[in-house]
Amino acid sequence: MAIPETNPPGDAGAKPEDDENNISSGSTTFDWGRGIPLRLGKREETLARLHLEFDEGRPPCCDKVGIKKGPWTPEEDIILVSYIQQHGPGNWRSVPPNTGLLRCSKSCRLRWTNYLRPGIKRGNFTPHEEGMIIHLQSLLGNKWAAIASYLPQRTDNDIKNYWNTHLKKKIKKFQSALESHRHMASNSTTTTSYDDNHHHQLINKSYSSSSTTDQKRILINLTDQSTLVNVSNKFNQQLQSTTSTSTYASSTENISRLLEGWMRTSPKTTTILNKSQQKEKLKNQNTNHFIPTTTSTHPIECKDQPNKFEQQESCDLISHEDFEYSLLSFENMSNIAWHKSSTSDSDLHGLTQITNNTDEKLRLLSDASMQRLIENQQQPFSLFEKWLLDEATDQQVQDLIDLSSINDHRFPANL
DNA sequence: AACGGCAACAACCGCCCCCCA
DNA sequence: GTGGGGGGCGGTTGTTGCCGT
Repeated sequence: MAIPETNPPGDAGAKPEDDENNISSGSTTFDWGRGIPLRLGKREETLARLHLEFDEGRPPCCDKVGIKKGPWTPEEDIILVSYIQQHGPGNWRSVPPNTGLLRCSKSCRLRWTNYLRPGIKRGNFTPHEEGMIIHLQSLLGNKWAAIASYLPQRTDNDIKNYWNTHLKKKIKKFQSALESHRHMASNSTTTTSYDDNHHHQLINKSYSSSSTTDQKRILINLTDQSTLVNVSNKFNQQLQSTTSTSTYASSTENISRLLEGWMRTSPKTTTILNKSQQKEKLKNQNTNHFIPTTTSTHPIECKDQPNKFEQQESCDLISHEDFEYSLLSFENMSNIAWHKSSTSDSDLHGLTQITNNTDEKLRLLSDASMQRLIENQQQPFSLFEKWLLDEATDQQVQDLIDLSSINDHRFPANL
């Protein structure tokens, strides 16, 4: 059970397991495993009363005076979830005064978005997810929300933290090891430093600095960088196998489970749309029962009955099948992205003929990525890019995938 | 057992953009 | 056209637990 993550660190005594999945909240018993209380208990009433007292001459919501900070308590979570269950997410400014929570509206929104909303997967990242993050980060940079849109069950905050605490170090170690290896192989090799913000820029840099005299050296660098980038092949393969074997079982067992049946994250809307696209999509989907969101990190409410989330067939919690569909969509969108582009199949054929070396492919990859970022923002990889990525050897790909298994034996910290 | 360093992560802060009046 | 408010996003901080000494 992942509920403990909703508890503040060090608040072990409040863990639901300690009370057989039940947390007593005033007169309302909170069943962490099955349901959610809709009535406010004594504690909530007290909070509301306190808030009313505080409300006299109350400064703006996010004014620091009187605003509680720090970890959220289970009781606060209950209040927030109960309120959102009744009124739906959004209009966050009205949440604190209406619930009695002594939190600023932004804090409420973040708590909901990052931890309480349904469909959030928590816990360890799979190698597949790691691969996706590494690759997407290489293409998008630190656009965590955009990256999160490709991982429907992960939040941008989660991905960001995981990147900062795990992946960045792993990649740094990996690159250090590569550089060390290269240094041993050739003393004349120029090293490049890893820029966690845009290692795709290194590709551009390497390319732009390419000259006939430096071609060999640059090719070495590009090959190393391609190792980072070429993870896409591997995770695309994994993606295929994942979708066919239904192994992507959600471990979402946090408080959002309690809201099962009233919300969903449409896998069909995981592609980030620009504002005009969103509007258009809203128009088109007005006949449907839910509103698409800009990113998967944001909840979708039933449009026809915004205040009644439960037992909505069309608004149920994202299912495993939905998520698998989203992964399939990832592949499909790749095709769409390609076909949408102005480049035709014949163009691809022509490119295939003119680009048979790695650095040229990577240059095109970089160009294609940047072009797509400019034009399409967060479109997934096109077939073109996947083709470009095909250059890496299996060993290179495997090396990168094995980043997750890097340990200190292989890459001592003092490298 | 006590202490210090470090890792992990939840949450906050501040900037920015978009929408609407 | 413009200013204010709401909300989104990325960077950073604070807290806690773990681990080694």
